[in-house]
Amino acid sequence: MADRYDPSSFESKWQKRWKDADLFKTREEPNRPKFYGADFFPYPSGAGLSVGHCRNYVPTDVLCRAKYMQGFNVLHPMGFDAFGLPAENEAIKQKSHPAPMIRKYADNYRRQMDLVGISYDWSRSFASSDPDYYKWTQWIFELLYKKGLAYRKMAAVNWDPVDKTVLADEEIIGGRAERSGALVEKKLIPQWFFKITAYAEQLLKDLDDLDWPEGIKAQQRNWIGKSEGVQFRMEVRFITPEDYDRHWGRGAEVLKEESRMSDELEALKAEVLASGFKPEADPTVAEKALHHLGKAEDAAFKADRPIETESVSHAFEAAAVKAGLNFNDRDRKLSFEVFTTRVDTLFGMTFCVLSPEHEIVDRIRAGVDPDHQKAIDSYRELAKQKTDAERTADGKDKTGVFTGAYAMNPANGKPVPIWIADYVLAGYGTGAIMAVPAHDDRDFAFALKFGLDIIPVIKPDEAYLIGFGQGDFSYEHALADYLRNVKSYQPPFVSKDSTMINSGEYNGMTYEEGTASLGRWMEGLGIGERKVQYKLRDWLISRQRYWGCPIPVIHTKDGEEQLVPESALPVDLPDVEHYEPAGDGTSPLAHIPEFLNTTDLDGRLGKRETDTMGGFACSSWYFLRFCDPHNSAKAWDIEKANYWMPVDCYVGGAEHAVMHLLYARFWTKVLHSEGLVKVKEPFARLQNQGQVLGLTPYRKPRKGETLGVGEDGILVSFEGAKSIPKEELMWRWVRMSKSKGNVVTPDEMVATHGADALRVHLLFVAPFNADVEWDSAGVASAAKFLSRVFRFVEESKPRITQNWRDLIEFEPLGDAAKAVRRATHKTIRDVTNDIDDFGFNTYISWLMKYLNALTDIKADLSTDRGLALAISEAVETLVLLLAPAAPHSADELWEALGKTGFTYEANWPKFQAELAEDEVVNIAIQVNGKLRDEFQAPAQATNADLEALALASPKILGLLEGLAVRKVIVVPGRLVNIVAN
RNA sequence: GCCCGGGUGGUGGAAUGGUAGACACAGAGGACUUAAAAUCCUUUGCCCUCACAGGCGUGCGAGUUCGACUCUCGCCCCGGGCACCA
Repeated sequence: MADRYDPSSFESKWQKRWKDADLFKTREEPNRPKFYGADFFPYPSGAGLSVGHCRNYVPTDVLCRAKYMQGFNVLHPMGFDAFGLPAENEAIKQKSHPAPMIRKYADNYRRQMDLVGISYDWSRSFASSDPDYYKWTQWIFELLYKKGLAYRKMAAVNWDPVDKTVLADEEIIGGRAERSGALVEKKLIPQWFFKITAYAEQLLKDLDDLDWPEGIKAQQRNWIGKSEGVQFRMEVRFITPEDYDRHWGRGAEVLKEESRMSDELEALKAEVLASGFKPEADPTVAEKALHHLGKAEDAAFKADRPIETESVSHAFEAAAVKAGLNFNDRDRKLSFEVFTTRVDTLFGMTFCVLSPEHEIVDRIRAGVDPDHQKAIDSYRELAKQKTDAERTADGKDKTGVFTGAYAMNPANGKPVPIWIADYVLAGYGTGAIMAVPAHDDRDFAFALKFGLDIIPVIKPDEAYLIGFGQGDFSYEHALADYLRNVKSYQPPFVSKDSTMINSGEYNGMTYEEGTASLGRWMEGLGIGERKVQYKLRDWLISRQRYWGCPIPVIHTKDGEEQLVPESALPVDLPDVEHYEPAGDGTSPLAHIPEFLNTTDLDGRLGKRETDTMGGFACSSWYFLRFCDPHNSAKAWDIEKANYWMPVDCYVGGAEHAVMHLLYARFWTKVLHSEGLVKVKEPFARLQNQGQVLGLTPYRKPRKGETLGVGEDGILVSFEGAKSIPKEELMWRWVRMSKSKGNVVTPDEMVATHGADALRVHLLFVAPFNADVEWDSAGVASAAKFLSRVFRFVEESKPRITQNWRDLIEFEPLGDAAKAVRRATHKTIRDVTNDIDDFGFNTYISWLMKYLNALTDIKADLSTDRGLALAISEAVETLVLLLAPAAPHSADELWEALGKTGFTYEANWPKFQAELAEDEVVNIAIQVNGKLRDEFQAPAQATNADLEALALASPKILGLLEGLAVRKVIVVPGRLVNIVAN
């Protein structure tokens, strides 16, 4: 064997032997625990793998190899996320068909993965575009459909004018399509959705138990966006601004309407009973109705406030509607609902806002004068023309118009003007808000711009108010300041550490008390209820594109939807020459008559659904297929899935924090509820690798040049950089990608330094989750380390005893031998822990340190038999501990040591705690916490011994002169701290 | 604005509240060599000093503690995510 690391002489040899021995074929042996390790399903790009991909695959490989050596059945699969936009776009550019192209790219990926020695079980591999696979994607679609979790509706969707398709919310960044960079437009077409919102609460709650990076969990929580609040009804009033000013304007007394209260109530009661309402028909509803009625009645008589009158009609109406009564439309007041998380600020509502798209706007429009109608029309027209991107691009500059109508604030019976403005989103909550400008930034900005009232109704606690009054601070001063300022320029006070003011009987309550009381009060009156809202929207899966999984639905003549029967699955994606997107919102499949025209279940002519599923559908269950990839009768065998699931360790980039990881969790939960898999969560543990950045040349922009998103220069080629003047050239660290021209491939690294050197470097260069600025010099230094291993093994070989294990217990060991065994077992312990903890950089450094210790031994091996045995153990241990990181080298060394088989099949070295224990330890002496001296002591020395030894140190005695020792702290095995003054 | 990460030598980075800088890279000096490469040895946080001994040091400022890179509070800076979500 060589005395240095010479990869070209053995790496491909071992790769061939592994393949011939079918070494990485998944074992399912009884008696072994299971370990499922997986990397994110990659899209095989034409650029091939970069060293950045390897930073994902190599560490997972280390973990899986170590787990196998440690006695696990290991499932370590790899497949290809082949369907989807990137593949289709690439194929269009190349004027080829995506299918053969993707096959070629996948083959190249596989070749590269083999080149760096990743231990995938290729017998389980597949691509999401294989009919054997997407048949079952369609099957799951049908399952979702049958459960009411897949549906089609007209929707204003995100339309990408470049890729000519609809995109999911998650695929849009700052109003632009993530992939094409085009400004996204709104378009109204029928679309397929998965009802992920039905699982919002579970998706949120189950995050707590996952061993995932906190950052990713936080992002998912944020995306799901749960907020708890109150939803309540506001009645519309058509009064003229003149009347409003007269009765409710600044300074005017609140109008009371108590006179009509009782009559109206009686009349309503009579009407409901006359229309055939029977309390016993539906006890729950009836009870509730009567409860509402009674409570409202009482409250109305007692409180002497107009609000109660309205509430009674609300309560009655709501109850009656719920009871299924035909309530006379004449009496139904025009009203809308708002959602708020700050019902404690209700008394501070000075206006309310509807989104321009709110359905009630038409009816409000009908009741106002022509001038206001015109204003409403032109504002809505404006809003319609604006894309989401433009709305956002306009930033915080608020726009809106007054509708001319008013709504009743249920708290004080005071009407407030109704505005429409696009800062209220149609898609969230009820699309309408109560506006409290004193305590909400957006309402505040809006009120300032349009001169609306600002009434503070909560005051900050004292801690917050300090900072207002400078000089002679007093609480009253500060509060006065705050109240003054909130009306002019100060940003509003929005904290929940507050006390209610200007709120009638609620004055003095905290946020919690006020929220609870007002919530109860509204529920009692039936005008509102406590409610939970989520930001999460349903998952849009339709794509008007060719290269995706067809949706297995037939539209009948009558406009009905039918599922394609399971026996007829898969609905094959037709093999055609032209598949470019049409650009008018229809799928290319709609222009292929042989595909489009079919017969429905009743034998009549029907048309196939022509949208395909977005790629994220395909990647939402592949980890289940890996458990049973060749099953032609079922998507998977339940027992097999239950054996392997969950994925014990899932590794990939943080860019999939919300999309893939949320969708896959959703599908798993649905499949769980169908009893198809026992786990509720697919990925028990998640790890995100850091990115690999390449040094990339840019130059300063010249006049008239526009910069790319997030860039501060114009990208130039490496060749071009040579001819650019130094002062114009800018070097930046940018994520490796084909388009940046900064990709370093594993191929070139393997060719120049070797696969194991590349692997070791990737592990060692930085913590697993940290970004790395790529420098190939590091690979050379990893190769140097491997050479030192080869040299050490080569030099030790003559002294090695094969059966050291049988002899070492009977051989008296000298200090040198004991030290070697100590190093060996400490290293076994630390390496094993670090691999489990994803501490791959320290894993390698322990091995380096271990090797340094072993090569430092000066003692004569030929005379010290115990040492020779300890070295025999050490050499073997070193090779085995190195094996997951540098498997080719390890097998080469293993063979050179006269061992048979592969290191992969050898047992992981066993840690023996008693051998790792130090006999002599270094003890530091501190005086008042400062290091002053140190000494050696036996490990078993008592605290009293250590204290005595420390106090006897001449240096310490000198330092303590003239001081009284107050206290001595002893940390066994570590230090003695003497407190003296 | 909000939510996550993170700030330690020239560089990448190590450190269960217990001797900061492990392990590397780069640098300096040396050995081997006709020479170079490769390899090996020594050295390397900063200041002061011939040296010994000191002093200062983990973004900044406080605090808790016998003792803080580590815990608490308040800031600053860098990276990422979300962003008019009521």
